[in-house]
Amino acid sequence: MASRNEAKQQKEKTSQALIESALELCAEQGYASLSLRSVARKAGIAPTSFYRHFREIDEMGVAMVEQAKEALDGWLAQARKQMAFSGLKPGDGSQKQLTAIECLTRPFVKTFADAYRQTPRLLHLFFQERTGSADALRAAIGDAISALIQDLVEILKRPGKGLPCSTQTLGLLSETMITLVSRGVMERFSPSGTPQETLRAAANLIEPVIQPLTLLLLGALTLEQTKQEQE
Amino acid sequence: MASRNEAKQQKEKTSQALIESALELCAEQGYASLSLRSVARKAGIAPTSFYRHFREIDEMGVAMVEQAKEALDGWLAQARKQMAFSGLKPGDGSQKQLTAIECLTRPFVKTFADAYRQTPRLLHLFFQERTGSADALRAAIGDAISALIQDLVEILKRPGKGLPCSTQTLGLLSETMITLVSRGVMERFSPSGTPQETLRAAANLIEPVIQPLTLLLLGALTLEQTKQEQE
DNA sequence: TGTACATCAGTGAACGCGCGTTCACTGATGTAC
DNA sequence: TGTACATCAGTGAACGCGCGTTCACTGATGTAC
Repeated sequence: MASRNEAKQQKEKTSQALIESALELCAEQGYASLSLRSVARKAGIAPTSFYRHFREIDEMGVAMVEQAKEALDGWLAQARKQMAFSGLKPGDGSQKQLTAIECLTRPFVKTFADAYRQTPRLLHLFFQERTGSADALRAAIGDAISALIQDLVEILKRPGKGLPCSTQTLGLLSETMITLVSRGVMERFSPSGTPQETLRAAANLIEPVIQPLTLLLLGALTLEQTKQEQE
Repeated sequence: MASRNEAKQQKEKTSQALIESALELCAEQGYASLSLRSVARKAGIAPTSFYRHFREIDEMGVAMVEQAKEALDGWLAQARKQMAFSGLKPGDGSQKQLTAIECLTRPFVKTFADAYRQTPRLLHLFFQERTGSADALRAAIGDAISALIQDLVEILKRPGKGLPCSTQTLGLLSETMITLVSRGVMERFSPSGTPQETLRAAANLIEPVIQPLTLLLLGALTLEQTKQEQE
């Protein structure tokens, strides 16, 4: 029975080797150029052995998307712990608003950069294929992003820590916030990036992504105040 | 001599047929899956004839990017005519600010939707391959986007019609505005879209894209006021 | 404890196919004189 | 006007290659009795 488990673990190890080989090849040539044979070759197994793990290349692709989803869930779990918008009294100056906004945006972007540092190629694949040509992947990614946006809405809704905006506005904000952080990653991804280049890319991502997020949230707050004035 | 020109026109026609065939195939399977033979086949010429027009597939790709660039230049030329931020007096209510912002965002997004309606597949290719794996394309697209952002900064700088923000902020705004409109396109693109589906997609793009742009610009104005208060 | 059978990750040979590229050729058109 | 030559878009045969997939096989491990 113990050996049975060992066998299963061995299989899992090979599957993961296939996925990691595929990630390397994706970074170089893109997902659409993956071939079953090249992935197997890089993983050190015979082409035919690929079929012991996945029925076709896109099944592996979907498995990769699932791993990306896990990484992103971990990201939001971390972000949730750190993001907190300390409420404002009406009449608080704009400077106070900016400080309060930064307590949301900075942890949000910082923890995202942490996640990117850990699995850069996985996240690049995830966002690149969001609008790619592989139907199965696009569908899986679309579902995952919808879930992420919903999770982010819940974070921004938390009483005492969230933003004083309508649910509808929070949905718009969440979607745009995800768009802007993912854009930050795509812009800086280097296909041949060494680990230390990736570290630098992740660090360099933070401030430039915080800036548009700040304007976005400041705009949302200003709009909310306008609504209240009208009432 | 007349016939000489006719011959050149004929060649140009075939080149364009290759590009249009390639655009169809791109929409279905993505740029990375293009093959010289499939493009030639769809255009109705022999595979070897492809070489009379382009040295390799990526040279055609770069030509496609150049056409996309022309379409986008046309877009900003139109947008420039219509965008105008009617200046605000200090103390003007937020509602007036929103109205003024809309005079920038609506023409900006509306003319973009017009451009998308005319060449949806070209623009989808342009933004998809912005972070794709073909080096030559990524480089050409990167240059084109930098130029677009600069053009947009100039539009937003125009005295009497632009935004009262620092050049640095205008750069950030321009970049983010391009990111958000392109995201709108990528989200709604349908590979197999009939012409009328494309019309609907272009129309459906306008309001949802205006919303985040509004928050962004409102945030920028609010920030600018904060700076002035501090002086 | 020993023996017969089942499971299953990994293998290597073989297949037919579409690919990029080369080559020498055709035939229409333009140019020189 | 006529004749010889140049240009060049388009062609079809041929090449070697990597691909996805099938098949029957191996050998290690687990299970039944």
